[in-house]
Amino acid sequence: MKKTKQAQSDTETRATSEHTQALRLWLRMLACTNLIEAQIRSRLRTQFGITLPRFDLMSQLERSPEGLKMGELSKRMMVTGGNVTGITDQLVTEGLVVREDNPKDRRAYIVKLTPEGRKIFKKMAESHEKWIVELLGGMSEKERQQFHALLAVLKTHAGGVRPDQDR
Amino acid sequence: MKKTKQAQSDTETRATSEHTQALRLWLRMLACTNLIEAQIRSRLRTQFGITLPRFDLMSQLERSPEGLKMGELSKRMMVTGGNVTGITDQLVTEGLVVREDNPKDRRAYIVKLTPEGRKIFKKMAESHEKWIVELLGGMSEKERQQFHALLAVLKTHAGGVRPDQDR
DNA sequence: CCATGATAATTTACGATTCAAATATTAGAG
DNA sequence: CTCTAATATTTGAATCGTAAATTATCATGG
Repeated sequence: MKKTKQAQSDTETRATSEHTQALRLWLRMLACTNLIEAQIRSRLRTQFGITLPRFDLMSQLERSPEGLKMGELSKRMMVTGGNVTGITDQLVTEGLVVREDNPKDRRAYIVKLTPEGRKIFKKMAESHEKWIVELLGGMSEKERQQFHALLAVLKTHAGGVRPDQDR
Repeated sequence: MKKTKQAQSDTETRATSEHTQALRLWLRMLACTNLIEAQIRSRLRTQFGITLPRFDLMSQLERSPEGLKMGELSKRMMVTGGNVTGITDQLVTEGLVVREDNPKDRRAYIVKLTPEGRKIFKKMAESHEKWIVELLGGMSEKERQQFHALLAVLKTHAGGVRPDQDR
């Protein structure tokens, strides 16, 4: 694929170094994400007594004031339907969201934020955004733009790789 | 903090756009990581019948042939001690790792790969590395280097942010 | 109308994860 | 030596997450 001048760098060696480079890159990316995510989880818990998945679900609903079906939440949150059922149950118990019957299709509910849920979410979202700005604050504007562009490349490619099956 | 020439871009507006930029960046990063991680989990499960956490634990042990204490595993894997206990239990049941008594400190164990565990791990690691190369293959060599450097900046900063406590 | 297949959500069983509390051992001050 | 504090691990309860099976409803061809 690529030309190389060094005598040592035959296909074999190059492949290996490419491999460890990609692997290290992935491990670093994973570490960064986990680091930030752990901070967010911890702060949501100590300051608002909420978990990240519940916050995420509310966040989806806030963007869709007309409400969402369980299956739509599942797709958007990239988790299974069973999981959404559980998280929704708890938010309903806490009075932050409601399941409304859907007259068009009695198999499906419409899940919506309650007024209380919307009010509380707005407060949390404000803090959440500050935390993100703080945690990503080590990068300059330009670096963040570069980063965003690189992630777009990654997302497009990785998202296109077929699920499994192949060896 | 930064000067701006546009009349519209007062502090308020700029702050807001910086905020949503950082937020979008974070959401994209999270989505990418989850996408790749889900692929790896799925493939480890279908092709080797193992979970990602178990693979990770074995991976740590493979890098430390002399074995590791539970607490060291916990630190390196960035998970709680209780979690390590559970994952180790299962790997012990499967005969892939052993808990050895530590004569120096009877509170602590030394966890090691068994010969069988090491053999199996090597096979899995080989495939794992291929998958990573495949999934990150959308980026050029240069892009991967840039990405790695940007992650270093992020890791340093985010790792330095104090845990919680502050408003 | 009705049989069949697709779709929406839930349930069940299990693994992973966290936090907080409990247990066991070590280390150090007096 | 003994009390106390620190360290290493485990346990238990709660949440999150997946996959597979189940239930209820819809939609369509005959």
